[in-house]
Amino acid sequence: MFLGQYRHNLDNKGRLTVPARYREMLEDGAYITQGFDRNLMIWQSSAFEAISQRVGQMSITDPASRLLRRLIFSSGERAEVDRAGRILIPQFLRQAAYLDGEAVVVGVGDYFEVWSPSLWDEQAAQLQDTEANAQRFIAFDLTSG
Amino acid sequence: MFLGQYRHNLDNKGRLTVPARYREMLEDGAYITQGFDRNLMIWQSSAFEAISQRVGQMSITDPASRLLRRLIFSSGERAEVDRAGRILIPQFLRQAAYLDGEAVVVGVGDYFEVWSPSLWDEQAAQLQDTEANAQRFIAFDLTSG
DNA sequence: GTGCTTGTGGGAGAAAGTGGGATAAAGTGG
DNA sequence: CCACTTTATCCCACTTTCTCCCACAAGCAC
Repeated sequence: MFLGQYRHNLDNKGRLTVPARYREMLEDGAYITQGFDRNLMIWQSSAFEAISQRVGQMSITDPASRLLRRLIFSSGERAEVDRAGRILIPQFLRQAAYLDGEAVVVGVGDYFEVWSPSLWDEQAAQLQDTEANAQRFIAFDLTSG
Repeated sequence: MFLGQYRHNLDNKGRLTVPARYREMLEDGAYITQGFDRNLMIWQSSAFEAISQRVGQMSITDPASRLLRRLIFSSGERAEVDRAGRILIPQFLRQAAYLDGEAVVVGVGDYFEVWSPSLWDEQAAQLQDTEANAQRFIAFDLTSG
């Protein structure tokens, strides 16, 4: 499970150091996709392949499923962790998430996210807003049982 | 699996460089067809043969399926990857997808698409619409579990 | 301090993308 | 059937980008 947050540099070749605690889970390689909030999502192979299989089974004659295909696959890239524990993030994905120089790495369970520091700060501010959160989460039925 | 996006030149002979990561999958040759969105679709031989078989089984008495047949087969071309990793795109297909000078190559899983840059930009803008994406995902219930 | 892990940077060689010339094949008209 | 034009194929060469590898600094444990 991916937990915690880290602030790492992105060097000028576009490489991001994966937190040491995450590396074991990426031994079989990883997939990078664009996230929904101007960020990136990084998946272990098995998790991404499960999603891609479901999308791949959709009919190509349906316009909506063609869009979904493009959303998932065109923003996706396979990546391997190099000997120094880094993954290379392609330029088009760096652009999509406004990454330059440094990045915030955030564990969110099944996958982890990569944010530009300024966009993450906005996000973090939202998370600190106790009042608003109380309202947002009210609908979720969250028990430990 | 075809992933990611690339911007490549189309030289004045109509040749398109296939992204290096895709080449291995096209070793047995490829099929090019006109897409459904003013683009081109490029298939691995085995995938196209599966599609063509399914289209071939459709009733010839149904007008819509006759149209689909014509679209798939009349626009279909077989292509081989040359030693420099390129495929030749016939002129009528270049026209059909408004290709001239440069092209955007987009991986969508089982096949990849070729777009004119301006039409792809429109498409990409749609894909960046966070609100709409949330709706699309809800409709398909695409959780990783 | 010493030894290890983690995060970071850069250089050399290999591969990718691009362009063009020469030869072969296909289509057109007399 | 032959000449001619056009299109396609093959091959080589160049430039840029990427990938692999090594090296170093900082932090932590012992």
